[in-house]
Amino acid sequence: MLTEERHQIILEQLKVHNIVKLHDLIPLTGASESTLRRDLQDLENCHKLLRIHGGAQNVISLHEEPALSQKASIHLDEKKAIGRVAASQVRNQEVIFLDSGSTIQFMIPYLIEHKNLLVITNSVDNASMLADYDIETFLPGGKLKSSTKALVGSTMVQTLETYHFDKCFLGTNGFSIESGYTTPDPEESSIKQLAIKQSNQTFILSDSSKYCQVSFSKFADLKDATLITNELPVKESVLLNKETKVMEVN
Amino acid sequence: MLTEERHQIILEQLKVHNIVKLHDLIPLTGASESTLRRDLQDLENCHKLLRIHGGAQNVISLHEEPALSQKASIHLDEKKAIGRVAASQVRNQEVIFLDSGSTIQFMIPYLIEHKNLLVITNSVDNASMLADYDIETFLPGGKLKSSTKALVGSTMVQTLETYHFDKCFLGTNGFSIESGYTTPDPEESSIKQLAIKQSNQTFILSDSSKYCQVSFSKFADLKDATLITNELPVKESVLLNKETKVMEVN
DNA sequence: GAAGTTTTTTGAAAGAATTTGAACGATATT
DNA sequence: AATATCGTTCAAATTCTTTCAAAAAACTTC
Repeated sequence: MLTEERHQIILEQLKVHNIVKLHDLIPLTGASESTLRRDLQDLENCHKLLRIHGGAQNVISLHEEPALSQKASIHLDEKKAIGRVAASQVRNQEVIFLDSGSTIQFMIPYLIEHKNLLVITNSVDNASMLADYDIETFLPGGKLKSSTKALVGSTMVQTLETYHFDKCFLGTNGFSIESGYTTPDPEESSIKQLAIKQSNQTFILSDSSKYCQVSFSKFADLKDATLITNELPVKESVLLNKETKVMEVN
Repeated sequence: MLTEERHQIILEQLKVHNIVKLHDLIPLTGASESTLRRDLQDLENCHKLLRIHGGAQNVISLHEEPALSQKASIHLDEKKAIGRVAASQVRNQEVIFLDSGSTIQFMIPYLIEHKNLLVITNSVDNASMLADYDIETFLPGGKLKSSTKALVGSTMVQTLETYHFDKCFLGTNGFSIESGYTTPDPEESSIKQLAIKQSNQTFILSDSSKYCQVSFSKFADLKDATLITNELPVKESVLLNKETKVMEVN
């Protein structure tokens, strides 16, 4: 059995069981304990799995989103800068859609500079913050998704279809040249797609850590939106620029 | 069984039951008492749960205290007691409407005991808390009122007209024999009226400090609802009882 | 193409580190 | 006071890392 074959078996087991014991791999591969330990180490080095005592664990499945609180605390300064630039794209009297997502939230403090704004959002957290800043806000109805505190579902879709936005601002869980913009939850994905359709202009906010990340459900091509992000690796930036509008934040 | 597997089982049980007894975990995992104690300790150290005597509990108490502003914290124990009694009126599988208002919020922690609940609320703050407790929640659309973070307006009215609730739980700014239940904002008042109309049963939660307070807009007569409150002055209580159902909380 | 050499991969062994279950006194609950 | 639960300690069992030599593969040289 080749090394590659064993690696494949291990990853396959992980896909199915989320956790795999080292001793269970011995009969499955016919290899010795030592060899399998080395395999696990190799796979951990390229972030394909996480070793735990007695075996290995999936690094994080595509469907599982990290909890909002953990996600929110990292990349704080970048997000503030991105939020400031995004807010600067808004004009007085406009109607804008704000997606759920921690990065979007950083726009809100900068929005008070604009007068007579009307904000539509599907995020309960955003709504609460918008109320604190006394910005006129409307929530379309929907089912509350507890993990992200976003509203989703058919009611939301039906409502959005009757609206039209000057601009919409969306978050993303990943973007890449091949796969475009992606997010784990198909339901949230279709809300994003609809928001884009109903908007004159689309902005997607993302810190550069999301680059080359691919999640389950694609909601837009790179060319469909203006990406607002902090600096990307130089050569990648060139590549991206052929496909889409990018605003880099310093 | 690996440590990580046990941890997953424990957290899964907590998601479902919100409380888990240590002894129930022994057959579920096949591990010894000692091992499970260590597991609970580990999980508590990374804030995944809260240990309690005999087992563990979901960690969510964070939101209970700080969400409330100055005046909200005065009658804290009363409100908790009122919330507990109100929640005890709910049955499994019911559809209930929760109003905005700080007293209502105290119901939410006690709602986790009920299974397959569907909660409709017009309060963004309630929604956020309900999501934390992983209770199925639906928000009708509406304009966000920044002072109370409640949703109001014609969209809300239209949506509510198509719903029907087993029970609704409302807050009030004042109640008296002559004027019934009153609140300052006519828009919120009409939402409350509609919620009552669409419900089989109406409960109004109020600490006794609201007695004899009269606000601008009346939304119900005393006889239209069951009042859940802490103890009233005795003679008043007698008077009230002729008009309406009162549940006193001690 | 064969024999020899180097490199890589493999399995086994030894000692270190971790995990586990049981015991026991301390603490909390009734 | 009686019962149940808790934290601590300790020895046994399991797993991990490191090391080393044998086997396999790749590469040289003739």
